Amino acid sequence: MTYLVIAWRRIRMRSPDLAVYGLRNMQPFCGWPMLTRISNNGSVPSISFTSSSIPKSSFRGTDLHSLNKKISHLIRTGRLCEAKTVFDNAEHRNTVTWNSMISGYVQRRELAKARKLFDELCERDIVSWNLMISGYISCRGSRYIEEGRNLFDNMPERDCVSWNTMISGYARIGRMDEALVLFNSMPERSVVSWNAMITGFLHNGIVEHAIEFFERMPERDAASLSALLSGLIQNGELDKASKVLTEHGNKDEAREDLVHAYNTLIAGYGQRGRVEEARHLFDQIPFCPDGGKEGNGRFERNVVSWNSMITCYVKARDIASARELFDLMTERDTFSWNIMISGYVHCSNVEEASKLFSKMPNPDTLSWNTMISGSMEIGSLKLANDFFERMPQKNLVSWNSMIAGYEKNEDYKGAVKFFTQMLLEGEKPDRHTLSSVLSVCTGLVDLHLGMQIHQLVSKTVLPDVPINNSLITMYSRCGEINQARTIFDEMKLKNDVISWNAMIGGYASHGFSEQALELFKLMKRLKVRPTYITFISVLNVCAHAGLVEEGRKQFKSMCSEYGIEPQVEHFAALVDVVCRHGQLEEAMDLINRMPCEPDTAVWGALLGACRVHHNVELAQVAAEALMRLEPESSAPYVLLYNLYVDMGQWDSATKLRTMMEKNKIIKQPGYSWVDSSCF
DNA sequence: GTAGGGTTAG
Repeated sequence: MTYLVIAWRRIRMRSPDLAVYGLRNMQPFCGWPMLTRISNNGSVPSISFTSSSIPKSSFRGTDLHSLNKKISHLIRTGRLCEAKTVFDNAEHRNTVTWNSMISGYVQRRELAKARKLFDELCERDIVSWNLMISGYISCRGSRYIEEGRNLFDNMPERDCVSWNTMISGYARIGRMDEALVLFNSMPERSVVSWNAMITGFLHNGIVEHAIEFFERMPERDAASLSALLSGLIQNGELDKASKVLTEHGNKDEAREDLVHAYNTLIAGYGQRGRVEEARHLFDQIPFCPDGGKEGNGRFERNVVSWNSMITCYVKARDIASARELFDLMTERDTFSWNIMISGYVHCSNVEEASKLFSKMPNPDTLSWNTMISGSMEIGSLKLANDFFERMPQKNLVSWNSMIAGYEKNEDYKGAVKFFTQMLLEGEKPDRHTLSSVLSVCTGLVDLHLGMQIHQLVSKTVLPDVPINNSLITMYSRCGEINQARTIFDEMKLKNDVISWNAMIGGYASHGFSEQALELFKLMKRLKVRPTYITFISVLNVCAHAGLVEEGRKQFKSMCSEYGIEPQVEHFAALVDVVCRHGQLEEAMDLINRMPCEPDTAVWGALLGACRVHHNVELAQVAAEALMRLEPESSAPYVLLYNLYVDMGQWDSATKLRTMMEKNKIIKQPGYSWVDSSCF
């Protein structure tokens, strides 16, 4: 696997930018074709270089308007490198040409490149300055905002956009005091300044100020009401949002945007599962089958209204109602199709999803990705592969879905294959990729690969809770329990039960009973609520450590204190606990009273204990049950035979051996609860 | 043809 990481490093060294954007944009780059050839197994789209097809002299003299139009079109369609080539080859440029290029880099967050152009540009206008400031603002760090502020303070003249950009910059990183100072000192405010303050307050949870500003603002535009409503909803103030809509929704000034506001609220109700109220709002919007085109200024349902309502039904798992609306729509967009397809993929009706997908006019990458994850959910790797191969444009989510799908379906080698291919094709893994690959390492019990991925994690992403959980699980499964504990101890946020389950489970499987129980106590003290998984580990620890009373106590506490319904795994552990204390009758009684069907672990625990405590009668019951559950397994025969031998019951032993031969049972080593040494 | 604030999905 070392070559995998080396490949990744090489890609990053050759072109850190292209490693991010990959083949999607097919930019010309000298190092790229070689890498593509390495990985070209037929699934990689062919590369077409457009740089050579652009005549160098195509933009001369007064044709600046066409040049600028061309560049902005290339940037809008994601072809930044092509735009740069056109820019470099142009004989004449004006400030708009430069600004467009700066804008392209700002949109991609490639600040160093944007700044280089900005510094090279002699005839800067106010837009150049505003663009560069917005570049720093969009990076949301305090270091960047200071640089943005520096430009703002030093620019020769400012317009309203400059002020608004700075205000929203402060608002986004929670520095509302500074936003307010700017707002109060700006010479002239626009409706955007007010809207920026309102969203700023709402992003920072200051609901009352947002409402106050909304009511105080001298004029409102299309965005004002929607900004307030969506912000209120994000703050969990759904009823307040509803009240605002009732109060302001009928005012003429907001009328043109009323659909927008209604749509926001419909989505808000949907998020909270309040489908009926959402439908009530939806029904209040006039429906004109011939109209509904956005921008006609009338208050009537548009495609987003339909999509939002369908989304509510999909979230509430009411696919029939969702489909009913979908079929009624006169004009659908990609979103409508995708949400309906994902609705079917989720109830797990991939067949119906496929039917819709095949009827869809222009499936986009998200549609293909939905079909991939749907196929994975029903365990069909072949179908997922088929979609993956056929899709015209793959993105990071496509790769992640394949890797996660292979991992979930326990085809770990397949997952590694896709991960390797992904790196070779220049797609940069994100935290989702790395988390899946760590689970792959756990599945393969491959510490070496796991450590390499850990290194990749350290270099590429800030480890979040799920990544740390995956690391803990990986290290503990690979036997490095101390390394797992180090990661656990270094986690600042310890409120996720999965982290605790991973660590306690790790201790449990390594037989560190004391540490497991200590951590379990600490977890409860920190008010992290244990789950049924926690109790499986805890009960197993009690069984292995022979802590009979503790085991009984924990089982009881799980049911009464935490209201967790015991599963067969808990009963298996409890039976084991009781058996280790030699109370076989009690164990048998427990098995008879179990609400679920006892499995091999339950009977295995009993049978193992029967041999230790020489209870032939119960051993026969347990062995028979095991033979029924797993007719091919030699384990119950072996154990029962050994017990007969221990007890000197030679006749029974011989009979059993004959039966075993008759049933063509072949002894297989490797059952942890079987001691076949004297067989 | 370039800059600032607002709805729906994984």
